[in-house]
Amino acid sequence: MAPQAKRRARKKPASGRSAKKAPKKVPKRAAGKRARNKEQTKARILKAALELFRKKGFHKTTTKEISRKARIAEGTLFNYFKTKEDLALYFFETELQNCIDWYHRDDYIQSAPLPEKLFGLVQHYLDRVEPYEDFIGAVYLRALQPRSKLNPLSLDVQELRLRELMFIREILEEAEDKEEIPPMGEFGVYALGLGFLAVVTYWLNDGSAGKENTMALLDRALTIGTGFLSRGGWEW
Amino acid sequence: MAPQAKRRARKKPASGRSAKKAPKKVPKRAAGKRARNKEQTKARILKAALELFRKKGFHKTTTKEISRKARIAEGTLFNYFKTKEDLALYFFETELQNCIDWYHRDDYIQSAPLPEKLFGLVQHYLDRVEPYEDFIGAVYLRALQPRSKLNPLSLDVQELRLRELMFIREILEEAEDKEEIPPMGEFGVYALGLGFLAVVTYWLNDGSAGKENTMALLDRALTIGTGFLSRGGWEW
DNA sequence: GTGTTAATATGAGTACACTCATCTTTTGCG
DNA sequence: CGCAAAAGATGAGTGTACTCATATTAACAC
Repeated sequence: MAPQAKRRARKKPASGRSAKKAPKKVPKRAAGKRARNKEQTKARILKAALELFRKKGFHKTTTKEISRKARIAEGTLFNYFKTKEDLALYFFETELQNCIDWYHRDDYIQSAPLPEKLFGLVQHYLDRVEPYEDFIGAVYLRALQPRSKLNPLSLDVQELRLRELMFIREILEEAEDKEEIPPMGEFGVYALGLGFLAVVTYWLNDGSAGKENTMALLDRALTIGTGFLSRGGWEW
Repeated sequence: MAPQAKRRARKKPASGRSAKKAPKKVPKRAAGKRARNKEQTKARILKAALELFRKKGFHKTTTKEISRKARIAEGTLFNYFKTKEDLALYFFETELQNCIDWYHRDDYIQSAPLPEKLFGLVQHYLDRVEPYEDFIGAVYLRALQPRSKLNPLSLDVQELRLRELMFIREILEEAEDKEEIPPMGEFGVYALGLGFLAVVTYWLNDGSAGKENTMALLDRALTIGTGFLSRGGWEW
């Protein structure tokens, strides 16, 4: 059924790569030219992708365009990112890490009561992620479905989701230690993660100015939720 | 940029369609041969698709295969379903409707208290939807993301979601009338719909025998939830 | 420098969802 | 019946994410 793959004769690029940089004749320079190039290329890809995603949206942007803009061959893109989706996911990976770092650096937020803490975190996250609003739905929500196919290459939705859950667990454990909430174990992590996702989906569909509806909902949900827990709703 | 579409000369199918059925020479038979054929074709497509999806999964099944198995041309499939995704969605559409009908036909469940009612409904739904477990994640969860592109052809995730929400609203209004819960308005519909989605995602990832973990979670969540509402947790 | 090897880049090729100009069948009308 | 128009079916063609055999280059040994 599948026709045998034919291989074409390599044409010969001649003046192949139009310009790597410049014919810099400094052959044995500083260690790790490879690593440097790689970094630069990855950065170029991300820059190109972000610009195009912002301008035309995720689906309307082709990998060909990204490659062209990043000045690499089409195939090279897939040496850096397994799929187009993974490329998009990279931004959320970055922003989540930023969010975690922000939390760890800010003493005030760390010592705030749980509702304020969560409100602050979500607000910070949504602020940072807002530029990607157009394509967040296309990739991020897949975290919900199980993915049986193993992922030989780095990044993956599941991995991102896992990192997020570990951070949530950290937050919850702190609150449990301070006896703000009863111990809820893994269920608490799952529930809070899902609640967070609910906020994001609401935010995505929120057409109100400045997404104020989302913030109101969040405030309301946190008030209800913590009130519920402190009144012992958990131990039924 | 876009190259002009070139049209090839039609070859001529000669003994074109191998066999429509048999050369039945009953030209002016019962009214609506068109309609009958259409129905049959649609049924054949659905049958073929379901078998293939079950055997090989959603992503590994090609539209070409489905067409071949349904004995239609590739293009014809898209006269019946806008996208491959919509084709898969059709099964959920059917099952949701079945679930709604089941509810309306069963007097016992209609008069049961809210938690039992919800438990029964979810159980019924999951039972019916279980054959599609493999590909439910691939299509159903998209209901969460906003879809700006209008849908000129029938079925769509949003439409399915809407139907679901209207049913939820019906359930909630009944409970409000019976004063089982305080009036929650649109927020209640949204929250319950999200809760339902949470159960489905949990169910998808549930590896326990007979998905018993999901049923336990559901029971627990319903107990907590209704207890919360009846204790007046809602009016904060 | 030259030679060797491992890492990386390349782009023609592939697979597959989906389109559309054209062909075929049904329907309705006389 | 015969004919015209509408509905529907058809499959070559298209766009695009992704693959993979081959080419190029960095790194290291001498």
